[in-house]
Amino acid sequence: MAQIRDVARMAGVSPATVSRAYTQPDKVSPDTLARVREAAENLNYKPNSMAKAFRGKSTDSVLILVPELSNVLFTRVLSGIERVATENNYYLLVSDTHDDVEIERSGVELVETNRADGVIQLGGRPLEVLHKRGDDCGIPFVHAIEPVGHRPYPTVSVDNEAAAESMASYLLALGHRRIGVLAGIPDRDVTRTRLNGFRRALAAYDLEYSPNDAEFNAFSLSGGAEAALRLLTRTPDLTALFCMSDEIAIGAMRTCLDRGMRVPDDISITGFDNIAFSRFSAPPLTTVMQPAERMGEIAMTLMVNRLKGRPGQERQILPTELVIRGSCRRI
Amino acid sequence: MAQIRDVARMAGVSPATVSRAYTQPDKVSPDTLARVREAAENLNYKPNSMAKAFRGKSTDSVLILVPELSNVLFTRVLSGIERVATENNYYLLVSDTHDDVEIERSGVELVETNRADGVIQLGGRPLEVLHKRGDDCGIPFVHAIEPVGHRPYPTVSVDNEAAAESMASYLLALGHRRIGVLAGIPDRDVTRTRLNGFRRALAAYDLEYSPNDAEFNAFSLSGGAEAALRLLTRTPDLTALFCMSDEIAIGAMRTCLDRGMRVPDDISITGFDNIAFSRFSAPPLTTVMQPAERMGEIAMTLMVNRLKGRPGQERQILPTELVIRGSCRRI
DNA sequence: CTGAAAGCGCTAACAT
DNA sequence: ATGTTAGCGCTTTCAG
Repeated sequence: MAQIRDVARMAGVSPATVSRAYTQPDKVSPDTLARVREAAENLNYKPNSMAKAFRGKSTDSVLILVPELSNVLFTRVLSGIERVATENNYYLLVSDTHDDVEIERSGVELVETNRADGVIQLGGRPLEVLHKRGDDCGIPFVHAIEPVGHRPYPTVSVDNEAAAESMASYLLALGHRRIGVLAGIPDRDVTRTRLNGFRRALAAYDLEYSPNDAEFNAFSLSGGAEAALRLLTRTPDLTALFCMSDEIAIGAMRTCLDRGMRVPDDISITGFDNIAFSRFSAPPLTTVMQPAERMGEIAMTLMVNRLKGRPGQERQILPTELVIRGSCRRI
Repeated sequence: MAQIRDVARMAGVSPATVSRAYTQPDKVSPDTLARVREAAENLNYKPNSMAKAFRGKSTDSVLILVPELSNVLFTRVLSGIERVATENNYYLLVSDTHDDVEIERSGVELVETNRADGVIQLGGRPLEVLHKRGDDCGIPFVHAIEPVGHRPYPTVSVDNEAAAESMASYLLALGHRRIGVLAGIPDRDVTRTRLNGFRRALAAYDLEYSPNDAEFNAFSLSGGAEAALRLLTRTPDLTALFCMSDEIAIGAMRTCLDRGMRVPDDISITGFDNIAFSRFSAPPLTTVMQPAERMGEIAMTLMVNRLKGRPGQERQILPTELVIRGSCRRI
C-alpha cells in the first residue's frame, strides 16, 4: 500500500505538501496540487485513516447504544442518525445493548479509549450511572428518545407523559371507562412516564387507575400478545386496551382476534409510536406518532455540534401527534 | 488522560512491561503484574485504542453495508451479526447504502484506508463491481442474504429460487391458476431469482408466466400496497398474490381489504421472509421462513475466520421453510 | 523477566 | 508556497 511519502517522492514534493493537498488544497499552488493528485492517482494512494485518527486525536465516529436492534422504533431513530452522520462524514459504531448496564458501560468506555468521539444513547440510562465520574466525566453524550430528568447534556425526546395522557383522554372521550393497560417493561422510565400520563387522564374523569387492569411485559409483539391474554382472562369486561407501543398493540390485537373479539367492535385498542406497520394492521391502529427519524437526526446533529465545539447543552422536546385510525370506537 | 508511560513510572517499570502486562500477562512476573495493575487502576489508565490500531494495523472493526436500515429483514440479519461481533470483540461500523453503488464503493474503501478490517455486504452487489481491482483486491468480503453467483469469497444465503418455487407450488397445489406477482425492485438479483422460482413452479403445471400479472416495486409496505392496487385494477380476476416479501404482502393485504376483498376468502396471499409481524397480521401470513439472524451470525463468523486467517472460502446455503398460516385457501 | 529504542503514517509548527 | 522536524501512544524487536 502506497503511503504519503511515496506520493511525495513521485510528485517531487515533501510529505507535508501532500498532506496539505488533501486537507487545505488552497494552500498549495495549482501546479503542485495537480502533480500531487496525479501521483496519488497513479500510486492508488489512500490516506491511512487510523494514522490520521491517531495523530489528530479524533476518530470521526460515534457510538450508538441501541437497546434492541430488532425493535422497529429504535431502528427508525438509527436511520435518522445515520443520515446526519453520513452528511457530516461521521462513522457509526453500533452496539445492541440488550438493555444491559455492563454493555452500556463498556460502550461509554470506547470514548475513553479513543475508539469513538461520543456516544448517543437510545436507552433510558443516563450517563450518571454509566460512568463512575458521573455526568461530568466529559464524555460527549447525547440522549435520545427517553427523557431522563434534567441532565447536563443534550437530549432529544418527546413528552411521553403528555402524549400518553392525550391518547388516554381520547379513549375516555369515546366513552370508555374500563380501560386496560398493556404496559412495557416495568423498570423502564418510559413505562412509568406513560403510565403517569394515563393516570392523569383518568384523574380528569375522576377515575382511579387499578393495577389489576394492567399488565407489564416486553415492548414486543409477543409481549403484547401474552400480556393481553393474561389481562383479558383476568378482567374480561375491559372495553379498551391502552398499549404502550404499537408492537404491543398489534400483538394484543392478535390475541383479541383469537379469542373471537372484534376490534374495534368488541374492544378498542390504541398503540404508541406509529411505526409503519400500524397503518397496515387490520384494523389500522390508532396511535400516537413519535417523530422517530427526526429524533435521530436531531440527536446526531446535537452530537456533531458538541463535537465541533459549537453551542452548548440543548434539550429538545419534539411534538407528538394523535393518529386516529380504525382501532377504536365510541361506546 | 493517563498513558502507558505514566503507569510505567508509577509501577516502577518500563512502558514495554506495561504493554506486556496487558497483551501477554504470562510473560511478566506475578509481582510486577500486580504492581502494574495497581498503578493502572490508580491512574485510571485506558489504553488508547487508536494508537493500538495504528500500530497493530488492525482495527477490530468490520463494516456492514445495509441496503435499508428501516427494512426489518436486514435489521434481523444485523442483529445476528452483532451478536457474533460482540462475542469476538469486534466493533461494527454500519452504513445505510440505500442501494447506492457509490456509497457501497466508498464503504469498501474503508478497509483500504484502514478504517475497517473487512466488509459484510447485505445487498446484492458483488465485490467485483465495488472495486476496480475486482474480486481479488484482497479485501476481506463476506456476502450475506443474496447469493451472487460463485464468487471467490465467503457467502451465506438461502436458495431463493427453490424457496420461491415451493411457495408458488403450494399455491398451485391449492388450485390457484391465476396468480399475480408482487415483485420487488426489478433490478435486484433477488427479485429475478425469486421470479425464476415462481416460473419454474408454473412450468410444472404447464402454465406460463404473464408479465401482465406482475408488478414490480419497492420491498416495503407501501410498495406492496401500491403495486397491489395497480395489479388488481388491471387484472381483477386473480385468485392469489405471490409477494416477494412479507412487507409487500402485508401492504397488499391492506389494499385488498380496502377494496372489500377478504383474505383468504376472496384472494390468497403469500409472503417471503417470515418477519415477526407476519405472524400477527390478520389473517396471519403464509410465507417462507428465512433464517435471518442465523445468516447474520454465520456471515460474521465467516468474517472472523477470514480475519483470523483461519480456513478459506466458504459458501453456505441455509434451508428455508414454508410457514403455512391463514392467508391462503384452497379453491 | 525486563528495558531501550525504533517506528507505525500522518500532520502541524516552524522555518524558509 | 513549500520543506524540515518532531511526535501522537503504543508494541516489538533486540539486548541484557
